Amino acid sequence: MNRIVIVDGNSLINRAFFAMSELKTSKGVYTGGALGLTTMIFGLMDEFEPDYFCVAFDMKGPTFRHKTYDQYKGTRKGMPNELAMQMPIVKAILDALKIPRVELQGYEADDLIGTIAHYFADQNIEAHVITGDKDALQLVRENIHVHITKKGITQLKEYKNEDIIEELGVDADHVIDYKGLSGDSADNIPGIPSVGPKTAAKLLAEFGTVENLIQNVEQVSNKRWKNLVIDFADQAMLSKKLATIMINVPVELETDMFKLTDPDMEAAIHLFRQYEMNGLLNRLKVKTEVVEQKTEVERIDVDALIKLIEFEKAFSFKIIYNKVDLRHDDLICAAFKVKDQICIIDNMVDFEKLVPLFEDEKMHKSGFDLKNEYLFLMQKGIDLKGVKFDGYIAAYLLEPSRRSYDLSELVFEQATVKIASEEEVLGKGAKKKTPDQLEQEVLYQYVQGMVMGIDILADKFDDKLEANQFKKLFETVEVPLVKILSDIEFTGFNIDVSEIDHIDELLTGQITEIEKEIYEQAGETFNINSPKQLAVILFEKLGLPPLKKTKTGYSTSHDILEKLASKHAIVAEIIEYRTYTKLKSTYIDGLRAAINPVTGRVHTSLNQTIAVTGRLSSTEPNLQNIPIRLPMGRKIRKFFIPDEGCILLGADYSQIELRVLAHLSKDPALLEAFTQNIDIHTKTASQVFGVETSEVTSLQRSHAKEVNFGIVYGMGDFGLGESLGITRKEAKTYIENYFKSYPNVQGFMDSVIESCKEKGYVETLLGRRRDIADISNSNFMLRSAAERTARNTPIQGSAADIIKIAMIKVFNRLEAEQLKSKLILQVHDELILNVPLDELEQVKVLLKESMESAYELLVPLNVDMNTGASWYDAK
DNA sequence: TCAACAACTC
DNA sequence: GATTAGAGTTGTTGAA
Repeated sequence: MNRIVIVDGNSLINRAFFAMSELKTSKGVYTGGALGLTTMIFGLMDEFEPDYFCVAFDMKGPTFRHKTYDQYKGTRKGMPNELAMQMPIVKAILDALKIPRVELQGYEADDLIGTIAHYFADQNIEAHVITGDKDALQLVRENIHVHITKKGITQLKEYKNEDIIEELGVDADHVIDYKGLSGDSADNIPGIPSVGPKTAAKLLAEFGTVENLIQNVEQVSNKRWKNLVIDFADQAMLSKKLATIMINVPVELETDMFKLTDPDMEAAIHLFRQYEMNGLLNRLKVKTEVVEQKTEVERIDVDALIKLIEFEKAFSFKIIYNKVDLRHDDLICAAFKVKDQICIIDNMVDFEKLVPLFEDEKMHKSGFDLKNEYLFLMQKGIDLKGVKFDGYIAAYLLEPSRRSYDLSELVFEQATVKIASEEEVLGKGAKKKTPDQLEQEVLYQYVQGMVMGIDILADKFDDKLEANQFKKLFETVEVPLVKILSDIEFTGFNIDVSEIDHIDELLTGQITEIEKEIYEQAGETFNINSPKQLAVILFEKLGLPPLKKTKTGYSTSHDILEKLASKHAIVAEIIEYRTYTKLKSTYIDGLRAAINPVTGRVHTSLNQTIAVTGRLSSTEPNLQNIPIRLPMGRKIRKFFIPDEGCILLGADYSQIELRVLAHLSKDPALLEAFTQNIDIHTKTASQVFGVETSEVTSLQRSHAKEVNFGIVYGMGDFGLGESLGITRKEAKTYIENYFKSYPNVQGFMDSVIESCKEKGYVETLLGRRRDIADISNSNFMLRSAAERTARNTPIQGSAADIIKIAMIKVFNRLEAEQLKSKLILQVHDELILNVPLDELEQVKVLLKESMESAYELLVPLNVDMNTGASWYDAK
């Protein structure tokens, strides 16, 4: 027999919420109710294995019951705000899971449940009603089963007719009469005063219904009851009416509306991740019927593979290798897929046979995270060309805020196909294996699954890139960039180790000295690196005033210490200690550890899929945060040197973000300033402070600089005041003056937010997108943060777009002009090249031209260049 | 192993 | 009325 499960959504989410009212995501969004209800629904799926499903909700606004009796549910408090905010979440989850839900203006969930239950029961489909509200017991009949939650929401009890009789003393058909007499305080249904459950049951046992009781009231033997019934006859009738669940709500019903279908995995996974519901995430994967990876694909040998590729002119591939030192990495195995044929190669002899195909631009390649492949092939002297698709990059463009882009996960989301994941095959954490420790068949299945996954992604993502107009960005910027980032990583940055040793000695001596002085002044030794221990010394032992709290204690951050510096000499020592130990641990020890023993260079990894705005990020080591601001830290840059016979050439965009802002906002004053190449900070100072440009003091200029940056980041008067050490009121005037001077900037910012509210995302010059979910959130804090993100992302992201184009231009021209100069680093608005001395003049021209012509804005792009025998000198 | 804090960059 | 600067990486501490 077919089955439908009908859930009272409001009733259950309420119970779930009170059971887990404290549950929040890391961002502070309450999720207990949504999580509880969804968990319960998963449980119901398992328990009942229904063919149909329905979750009914109440709707805001009066129902016919309120019109009948204006005090109906009059004693109820509204839903707590923390729960109300979860309603959209739970509805989104249900929609993603393709679980039908209903709500109707003017009716309660109960009425929809009654109507739907009868509709199905009449068709001989077993209806199971799940609710926490015993009112629903009146629905019990043939084919309608009612299950009431008990103790929270973890257990259900089915009430059959005999159970109802036992508990209420009346059968299902007379529950409404029972309520009519005894009332219901929860819903503020009056009933007859003084008539409780026992009396009601007794009266109904004799008279059957409220109507019958009233008609035959003279036969009531108890005089008190008789008078009550006479006095409150109307009220009893009204109460019965209120307690009656409608079974004929005017809605169009069709059985198929409630049929369960496959969930939208992508949407569901996205939601569960967004709301940090990991249990549900795992459950979803387990519950979904997966298409197991075909193990019976045809495996062909290398010669057949070559013939096939030459015919099809396209293949997908994945190379697994042992990472040694970027110069002697070992092939473990590689899989190639053309149509439905797969070839697995595990020796370099066969592998070498493919070199002409790798290097042939006309042979189109697809892969996943191809930086990996480029780095291997470069070591073998193979120049990979003709890359058309990288699933890793495609996934990033489609969803740049994802935490990770695991191939098996993406494949599962896109096609519910299960391939072996890295974690399953290699494990994780300390016990993680290297691929060469795998048994051959496990390894082959793994790599074979990967190429199959790559083809699945190529198929699915291609349409999605097209649909979102990402094709151009993908093909002309992001995919070509993969090779360039690989090349930068492969080349590396030369390091002067003796210089590191020199600075190390200096620093280590200083640190020991400062340490001693700190201990002396504190009167004891302690761990200065521990904010907790430091706070005890400063705020308890030395009695300094704690100015700011953190989650776990008192703040000892730099700006707080600065404010305390005048109160005790130890504070300045601590600031100094922090500066030096930071340099030592991160930039001396950290950098030394990152030097490749074979090349003697550092090979930073420039990651293309980390930053949501489209910027690159740099790791192992991070070369994008090498000190520059303070003289001592700046010395670190002396470690970075050109190769023998070469010089470093650095080029940075001048004010690229503010120029982008000028372009996007079309603000006349900004446009004019940049077109005429006026110093923008001086110009802003003259506007904000109302003085002639020639009269602007250096303090005014530096304040104006803060204002300019602050605008880009969406800073408020509080933040600006804080950072300039001025009052909030003054800061407010600055900002107001700024917007008066550049009137279109305000309008632009407003229009970005408006369009974000409409579309749910913002975009950059090249159409790169970022979804911003909280832009319409009712939580002030979340919404404000979202607005700042929305304002900043088009600016930061467009600047990132521009320099990416510049990198491609530079790289291609260096190659076309057969120069030995190499791009070796990008730092957001700056490119660094290693240039043989005899190429310097040519490369300077090439670099400036390429960068300045990368993208045509309404204002010119200006590039400043410097050369030097170290990064320190190239300033 | 992970969160919190602090410090460095554009 | 709230809160308070966008995007990153790394190292250290201290609790689980």
